[in-house]
Amino acid sequence: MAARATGKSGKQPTINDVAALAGVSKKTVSRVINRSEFITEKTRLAVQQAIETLGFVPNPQARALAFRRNFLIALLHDNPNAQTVLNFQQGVLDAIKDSDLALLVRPVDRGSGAMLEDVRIFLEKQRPIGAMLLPPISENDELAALCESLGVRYVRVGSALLDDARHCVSSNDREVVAEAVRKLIALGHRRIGFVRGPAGFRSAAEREKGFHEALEEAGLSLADDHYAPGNYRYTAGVEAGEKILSLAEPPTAIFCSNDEMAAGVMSVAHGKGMAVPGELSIIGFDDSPTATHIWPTLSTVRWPIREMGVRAARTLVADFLGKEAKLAEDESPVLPSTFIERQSVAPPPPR
Amino acid sequence: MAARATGKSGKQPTINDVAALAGVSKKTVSRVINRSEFITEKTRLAVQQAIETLGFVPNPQARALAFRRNFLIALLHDNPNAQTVLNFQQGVLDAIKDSDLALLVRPVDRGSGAMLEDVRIFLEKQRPIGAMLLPPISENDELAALCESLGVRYVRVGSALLDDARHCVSSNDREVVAEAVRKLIALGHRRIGFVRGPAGFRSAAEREKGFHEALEEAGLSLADDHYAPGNYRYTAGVEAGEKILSLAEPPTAIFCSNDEMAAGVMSVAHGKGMAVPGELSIIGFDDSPTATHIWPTLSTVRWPIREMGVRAARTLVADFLGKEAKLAEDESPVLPSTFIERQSVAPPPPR
DNA sequence: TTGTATGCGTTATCAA
DNA sequence: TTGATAACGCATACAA
Repeated sequence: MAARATGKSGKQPTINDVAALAGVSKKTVSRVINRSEFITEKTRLAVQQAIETLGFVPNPQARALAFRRNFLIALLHDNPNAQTVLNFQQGVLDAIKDSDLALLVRPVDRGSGAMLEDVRIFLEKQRPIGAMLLPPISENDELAALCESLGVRYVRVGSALLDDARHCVSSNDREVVAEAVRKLIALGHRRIGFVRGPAGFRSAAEREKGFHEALEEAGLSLADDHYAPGNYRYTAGVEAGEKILSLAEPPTAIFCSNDEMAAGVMSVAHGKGMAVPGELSIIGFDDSPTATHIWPTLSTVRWPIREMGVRAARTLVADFLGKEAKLAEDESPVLPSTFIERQSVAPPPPR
Repeated sequence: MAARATGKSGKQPTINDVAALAGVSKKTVSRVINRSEFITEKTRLAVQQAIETLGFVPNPQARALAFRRNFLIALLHDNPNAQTVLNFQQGVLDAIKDSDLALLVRPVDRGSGAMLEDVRIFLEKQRPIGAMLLPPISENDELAALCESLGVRYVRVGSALLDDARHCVSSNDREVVAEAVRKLIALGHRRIGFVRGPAGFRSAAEREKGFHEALEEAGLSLADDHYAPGNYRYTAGVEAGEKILSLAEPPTAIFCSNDEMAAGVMSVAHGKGMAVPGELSIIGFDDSPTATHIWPTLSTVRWPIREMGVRAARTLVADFLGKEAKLAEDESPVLPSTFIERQSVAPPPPR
């Protein structure tokens, strides 16, 4: 570890120390730090040199005060799925690792009427350069408008494009669900059940669309009693399973709009002595840890959530830094999900 | 929403606006904000009044610069368990909700040789008032020393007391594991297997101690081939299950040092056609979502992780604010875990 | 108990 | 292209 030279006393060196050592004004040092264009290569090098030898690191608090903006990006979420949030965080941190940005995490309560006001106060106080909105709150247009009005850049993460490309990172839920259901059909399944996500969630709607899309292509349709509503929680899966699997002629496969509900359906199947996948195939969505922890392991859709975190952060940073870190023109804001086959899917039993 | 009166122009009101309106100096306003003692109730009220009507919120960046300290608390972790981290975060946020603190999240890589240096740079830049260390990095004494030397308060979270009470929040893994194993013994189990956590983790050692404690009390001992090492991951549970359950005379119960490994053991049991809990009882640890998503549901130990988050944050805040927010004398830094009985435990099969 | 002058470390303004 | 000086919004030392 390089011995960090001290400025005057034993404190951290400041911009003044650098200026003195380099024989320039502190504004010039500031220009170097902020990559100003109007500076000769020679003075830049001299300043860089001084910065190096002093081990100078700009004080973020002072910069924040002067810039009227904190070098932070905020993650706003109200997500029931811990793994999703944490994977996303991980991606964000990958992306900002070498910048001088830090991550501020803020869970919000979409149930509370004060949510918007809470977020406003949070953003006004912390003044991050940008905010990332995870689903389901990413679907809230007022929230996006709030960020806009406060001068906080934002990126909305979702299951489909929710906004213009500059403000979006999304997956392609509809397409990949359709693909998964086509696989079931190709295996010979004709009676396929569906457990929906919560009303008002765009992801739930997208997955449902994909499901019907595949069915219709094959000239099939969803029987009323093969459908169950849900809320992305295990218990909803249990209720759905109890409803659908108690039928005289239950479906031979069920698509569940997330893994937790799929686990619920599977528990009911086990409880009823139905073999999975022998008598019942099950597909989930998320590729959460649950998908591999249950038995048999669950076929599901992997959401590229970590990559989405990287992309969201890069979008924010690109927007902030301007041309320097611009995303390539051809980088689509849609990151594809992939269907993952595991043990819970097999051909339907012979009649 | 109350119309927020503006100070001079359309900007946010500053301490100057408040001082002008209240007819006092800005230093007096500052005293009110920082709860100085030397102030008359009358002026305090006048200032409070002015703050209210202006909707004044102190600018955290300016405070940070003047205080040489950011009003943030940092969460440092390198935890494989997303749910744990997020629950802890939730607790922390509960605790700081009404303060003007915000949460900074920083995953670190304990595998990297640069971890300490990374953390140092992070803390020097962000200057949080305190840091919370989650296991396993909470067990790193150098990290604690680093915080100390940088003047950053810290709290270490663990499975047992790792430091003096001021710097600790812990559970009582040893005791509660012993309790759980005693239940197995009381049910009649005599051959009980054990799947250990990773070497070098204090939690793994504590749980192991508790396991042996209960066995010894009952005059039992752990057979060599009923033991398997592990690393807290599902795959380790699978390996352990394959080893232990392939024995001619396998144990009738297995204690796994966390839920993921328990899920792995359970999968193997299912695969071998062993009934759980009919032929094999299984106990896990963590009460993660997995515990209730698998079938049958898993008896496990609930770690009061969210409460630990609350406590950790309160400890930091108390330390920061001094007497005002002091923790009660009798608040122990040990928050008890509890054993939760679900479906995966039953008496052993008759011989 | 209150106010004045000054500092915190950086960026912005505008003239040179 | 550079530099002197004034913000940025608040806290501290010291005086009143």
